[in-house]
Amino acid sequence: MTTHAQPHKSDKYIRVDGTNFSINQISASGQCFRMTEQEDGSFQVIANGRRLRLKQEQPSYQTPSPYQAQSPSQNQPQTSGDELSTSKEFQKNSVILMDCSEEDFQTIWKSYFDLDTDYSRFLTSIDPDDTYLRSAVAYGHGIRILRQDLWEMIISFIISQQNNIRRIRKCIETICTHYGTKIDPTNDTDTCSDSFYLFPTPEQLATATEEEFRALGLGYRSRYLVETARSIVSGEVSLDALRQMDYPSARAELLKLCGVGAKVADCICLFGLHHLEAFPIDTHIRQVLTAHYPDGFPFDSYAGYEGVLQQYIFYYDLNSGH
DNA sequence: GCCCAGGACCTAT
DNA sequence: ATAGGTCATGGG
Repeated sequence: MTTHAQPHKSDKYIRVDGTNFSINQISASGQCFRMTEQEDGSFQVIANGRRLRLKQEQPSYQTPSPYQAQSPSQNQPQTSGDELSTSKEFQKNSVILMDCSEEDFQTIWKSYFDLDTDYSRFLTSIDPDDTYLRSAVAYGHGIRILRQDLWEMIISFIISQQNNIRRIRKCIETICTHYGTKIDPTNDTDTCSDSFYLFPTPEQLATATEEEFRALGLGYRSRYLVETARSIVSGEVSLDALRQMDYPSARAELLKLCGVGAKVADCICLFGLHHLEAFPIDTHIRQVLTAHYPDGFPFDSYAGYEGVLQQYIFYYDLNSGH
């Protein structure tokens, strides 16, 4: 029973314009943890109560053999050398293939991937004299801020603290398989219909004890998870209320949760509530700010989408080696 | 063995 | 208010 290896039938896929949209970059940008690259170079993401398979068609001159097994040097930038000119070519020619219906794309995934937002206006708004920011933005031009589930972001970024991305993914997958709903795809002629697990609901996660979490390797964050699940299930903090709040109110409300400090609250606001003005400052960002912006980062120049720039910077600092 | 990873909590001042 | 110590786990 082969689970992968065969190229998917192209008639199952819908085609989507990939302007300023790189699955590779989004997957490696540290904002989502359940988007994974497959052996054949395609990706899958589990979100919105289902699994989506997708892949990106590169311009033919860059990838001569599309189905050749690519070396899993996962964070290879699509642009080589200095980016500004080549990235434009890449944007124009890129197409995303998604294995969903046109209706699911319109009602679910279009919003999830934030395809209604024009990211070119972010890219072109950068101060020409800010060479660092220009390089960062050019390097990560395919990044978008996904519209992910609020509850999943709360738990994911509590786990993220003082942790590395590989282990964050592992921890999240562990709690999904232990507490989330198992989905067995009803076989629809696809060879890739292995089962998967949804992210656990607050009620599902609240059944766990701190000892169970510790036994699963979640470490000192186990208490935070128990306390936070309890706070949400009890209604002490309301997810629906959070969704109605503006950024300052939501941030203040999130700080009531155990294990949520300033940085994690900003990540939740940015990735779970799509408050693009949230600017999470972690160890990487802090180092960049002190090294490249000794007189302060020009927040006022980018009011309303500071968080988008933060994500370009984070990805650039994490993956470019600069 | 040490240091770091998308930090936050607890306690003492 | 703010500074320092502590917290699990895994990989380099």
